[in-house]
Amino acid sequence: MSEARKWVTMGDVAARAGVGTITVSRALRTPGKVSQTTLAKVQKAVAELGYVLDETAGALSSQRSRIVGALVSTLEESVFATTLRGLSEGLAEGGLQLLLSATQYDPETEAALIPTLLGRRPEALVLTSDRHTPDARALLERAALPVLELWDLPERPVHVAVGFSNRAAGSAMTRHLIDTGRRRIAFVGLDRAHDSRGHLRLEGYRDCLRDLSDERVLLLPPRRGATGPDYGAQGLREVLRRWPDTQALICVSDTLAAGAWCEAMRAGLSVPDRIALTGFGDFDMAGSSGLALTTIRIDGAAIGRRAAELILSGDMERGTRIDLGFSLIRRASS
Amino acid sequence: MSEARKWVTMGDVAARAGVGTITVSRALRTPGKVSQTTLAKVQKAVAELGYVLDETAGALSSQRSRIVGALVSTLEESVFATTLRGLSEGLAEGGLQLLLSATQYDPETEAALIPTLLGRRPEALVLTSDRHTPDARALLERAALPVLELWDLPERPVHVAVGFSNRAAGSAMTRHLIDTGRRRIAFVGLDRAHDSRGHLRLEGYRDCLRDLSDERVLLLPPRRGATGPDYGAQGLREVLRRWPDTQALICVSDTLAAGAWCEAMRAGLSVPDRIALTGFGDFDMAGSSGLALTTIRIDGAAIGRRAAELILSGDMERGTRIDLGFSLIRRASS
DNA sequence: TGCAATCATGGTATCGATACCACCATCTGA
DNA sequence: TCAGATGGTGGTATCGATACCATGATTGCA
Repeated sequence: MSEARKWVTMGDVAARAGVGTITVSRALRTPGKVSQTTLAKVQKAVAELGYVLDETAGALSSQRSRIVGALVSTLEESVFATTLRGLSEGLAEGGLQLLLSATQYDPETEAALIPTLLGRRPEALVLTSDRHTPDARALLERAALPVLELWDLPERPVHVAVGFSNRAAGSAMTRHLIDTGRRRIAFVGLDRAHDSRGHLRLEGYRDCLRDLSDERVLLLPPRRGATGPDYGAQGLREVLRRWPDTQALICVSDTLAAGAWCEAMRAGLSVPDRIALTGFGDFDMAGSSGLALTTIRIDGAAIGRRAAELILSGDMERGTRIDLGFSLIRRASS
Repeated sequence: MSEARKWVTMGDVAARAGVGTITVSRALRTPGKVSQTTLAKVQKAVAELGYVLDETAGALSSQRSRIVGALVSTLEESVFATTLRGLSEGLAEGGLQLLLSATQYDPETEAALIPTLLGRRPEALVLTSDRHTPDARALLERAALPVLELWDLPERPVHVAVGFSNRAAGSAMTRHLIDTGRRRIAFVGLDRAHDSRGHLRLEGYRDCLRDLSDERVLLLPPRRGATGPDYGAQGLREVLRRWPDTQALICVSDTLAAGAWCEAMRAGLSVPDRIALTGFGDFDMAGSSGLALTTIRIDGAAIGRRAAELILSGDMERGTRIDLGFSLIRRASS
């Protein structure tokens, strides 16, 4: 691979087509502005040379990078993947590309990645991470681009937020269990310092339980190499050990709920008669062909598409928070 | 958001620090090449102005974009996510960023996306998609960059391939079932025209079964909105209807196997006594806290890291195929 | 002490495209 | 017939950084 071939330039194409470089540029960017005959000549030369327009140079001279930076918490949970699909498809219609990085749920990593994204002079920055260090926040506020925070509705967004209320979702689930006659309801989550979303769902649970019943909250310390189902299984065991008469278990995510569900099967506990289980996210396995899990569904693709629309229209009032809501899907597990 | 703030330039920083622009460039790129005092002055000015180096301009003048393009089949299956993490972490050490697009398993989409990636003049292109149109292949072969194909070992790679043999994996799983006494073994997959991987696993199954037993292959037509578990559940039902005495079912992926597993539970069929189930991918739910599924594990992160190493070292012989293998994880489902 | 080597720094050309302005040919309408 | 509008095309400056070469200051060693 060391044969250092060179990239063809617009000048090469222009020479071959017998026109000026600017005409080549127009033929490729705004084909309507050149005559049919020149357009054909240019296209022929482009095809023969295998030319691909150099966006790097284009970005510099036009001062438009046609790039949108995205910083997600992780790629390994499917929740963000649908958002990215919606976002990326929406942006593609406007000729924008996604430059992607993952923070692994660490605000320090996020703070380190933001400058690397800004270095590409993106036209907007999309974040699905929920917490920023003071430095990062300052950098975002000074930067000359729109910042969109997704999957959450922070009190004080940097610019614009598109998401839903995790707290309301936590309440809605708790309310559902109360409405179906449960009173001794536990909550299991992870004790991750920077996972504000899980904590917000917990707050929702607390809001709803107030005065009705006692709290049964279990926050598990993260362990290296452990997966969602591991925590879920462990969570169910510990909850039933500490509060044996628990009737329902709200899990902070579907993967935890799935682990709890499997653990219940193994222990011979009937779901939902002995214990009801709920999750969050409506992942594939939660469907009726799978575990039939009661859960909260977020339309991740819609969040992404909405963000793309906002970016393309440029219509962003500072401080806007767009609530796309959620839906509670009741299935056999409750 | 319409307050059109301007980006700070290196010239602004240089003026503020009282040095030349080139010195600012050196202070940021190769801090060892400037004196302590100027370095401090520059860093102070950078901090005060909130300057972020413009990589767009840098790419043009240095003829190094510091970008690697990646084209994955989908972001919505966790298998590629770990590869992307390994790749992105590895590249970050060399100061390279990932520009990502998803083909949605469609070679036409891939062909359309390749030029948009090449437009950024990436230093390498990574593909996890397995099939290219003739046009796309021609473009890749002419382009002046290394092309890495991941997750597979094509007969004739464009340049370099890093992956494993899906065919061998299909054989290994079939062999495992035979070795544990099963003879009437079925295979269920999806009838997706462009999913060469699934077909390769099926070939492996056929290789191994030859002469020993009859083939029981079910390829389900894709339906809009259907999920892996849906196909798995349907697959188990149809297989048992057509071949009631089937002893083991090899599913083309874990999500299918999970659906089959749940369907077996619902139908009261004991796994593995009445029917053994196997998957592919070792996703979270396959672990012992979850479904305890016998499956094939691929070290996706290792594939990504290896690709990153190759890119950073530049040490790529044309035609190289690197086989990172797989491991068969036996769990309770077989 | 003197000369070469090294270090720190700056000036200027350059990367490959696009913006802006200028130009020419053709067309329109009085 | 000619002024003015229009459509198609090209020349040149420019975007913001880095490469290359040149310069002056400092150091090392005989």
